Amino acid sequence: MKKSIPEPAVERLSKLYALASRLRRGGKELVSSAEMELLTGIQAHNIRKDLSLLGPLDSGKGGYSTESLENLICSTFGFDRKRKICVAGLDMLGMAMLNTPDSALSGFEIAAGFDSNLNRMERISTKVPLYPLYEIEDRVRQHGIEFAVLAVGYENAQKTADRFIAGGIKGILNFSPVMLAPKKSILIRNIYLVEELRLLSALLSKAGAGEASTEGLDIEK
Amino acid sequence: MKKSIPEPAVERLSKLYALASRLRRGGKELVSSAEMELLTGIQAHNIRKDLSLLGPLDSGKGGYSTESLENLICSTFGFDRKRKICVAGLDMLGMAMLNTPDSALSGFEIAAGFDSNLNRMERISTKVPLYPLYEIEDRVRQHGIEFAVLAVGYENAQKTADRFIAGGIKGILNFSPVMLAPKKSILIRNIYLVEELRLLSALLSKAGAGEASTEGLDIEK
DNA sequence: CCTTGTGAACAACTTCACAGCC
DNA sequence: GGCTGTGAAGTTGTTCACAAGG
Repeated sequence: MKKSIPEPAVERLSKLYALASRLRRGGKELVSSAEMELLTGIQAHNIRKDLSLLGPLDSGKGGYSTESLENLICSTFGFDRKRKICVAGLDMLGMAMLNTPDSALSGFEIAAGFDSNLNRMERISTKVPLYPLYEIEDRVRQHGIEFAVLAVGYENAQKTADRFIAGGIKGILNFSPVMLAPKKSILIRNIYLVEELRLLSALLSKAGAGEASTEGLDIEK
Repeated sequence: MKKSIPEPAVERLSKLYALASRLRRGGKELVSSAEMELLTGIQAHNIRKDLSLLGPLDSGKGGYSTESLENLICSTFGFDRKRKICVAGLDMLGMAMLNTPDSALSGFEIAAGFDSNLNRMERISTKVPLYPLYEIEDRVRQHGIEFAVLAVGYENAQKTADRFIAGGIKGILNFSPVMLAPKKSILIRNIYLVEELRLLSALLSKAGAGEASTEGLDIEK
């Protein structure tokens, strides 16, 4: 049934989903692949090819229906299914996640926060239940949490990740400045901020001045 | 002169640089491609191929010299050149960047912070000079800032990005929840947190249970 | 032996070009 | 005429396999 969509296509489609959703909410009913190229940087060729992998959808005269676009991608990837996530490490980066308004988190619900510092946790006012790190394994199971945002410091990163894995987490978004040893059983995305800057440097010095941007964007992502 | 290194290789090498640097500081003098595969998830094949693009380097009996590895990648990409960066948007995410300790920012110096809220800026204690957003263009030039971390809200994102571009910025690391219209003159990397979660969802539902992690990552000791 | 380094074989993804439809 | 959808062609990146060197 599934035609196995290549991973780069998954990334692009995920971006297009966000775009289509925003356009539809903004009242736009139709959008062409060329318009989307302008808005995202993803080439129109590529957009049409990616969409053709998903199956047919409503394309009227002026392009695709934003609504059917949104729906098709949504149902292909199960974005309608709400998933529970949690945040570990409640210093500034973690708190930024914890305070993300629900409206911006569409499709996700923050079900727990974890930190090593019990005093700090008492001072935080939030609707999300907070627990010490050592309860991760139990709490993940208890709440049925699927993804973790890892924003703890250097010292705790690997240990905390191991706790999540032991608890049966399905994916980790890692912001800690530590290379997590890759595991085959779960998905890991690493966002290492300083590395991103270094990558910009590398691209700059490699490419010289006149070079394209590294990525389309989403509204991004 | 440059053999034009493919972009995926640039990403991997950038990661290997961080690894080599850490290993060397930890006292390790030699490292084999197989060891690096374990630590990063990048395949040994691939590591050797990538390194072969850079030119020859000291490889003793037990693998590569961490020092020469670090130096070679460093000089290839100009990581020794210090670059000035700035942060726009000083709510929690921006403050997290602003408070990153210098030691973790090796190679970069935060030369300015920008925010729209003057009251908030007065309450922030930091060694970094802070300015209102409308001074971006001048201040970027004045300080010779090359990269911007964009952490402003939805409303200000595109306008702020345009100011940076007008000021001659070379790259933007965009954390704002807005798809920046891509420009060919500068490098843009977008890190949209919610999109990253959605991508995890998509990969999960596409791949089903037993699938590899999306990326190698680093480790640590 | 263990390593690296690399051309050659392979696979993956992207771009093209054009047929078909609105 | 502008738009989508898609096989076919082309490009890019990855994996293999093995020669060479400590």
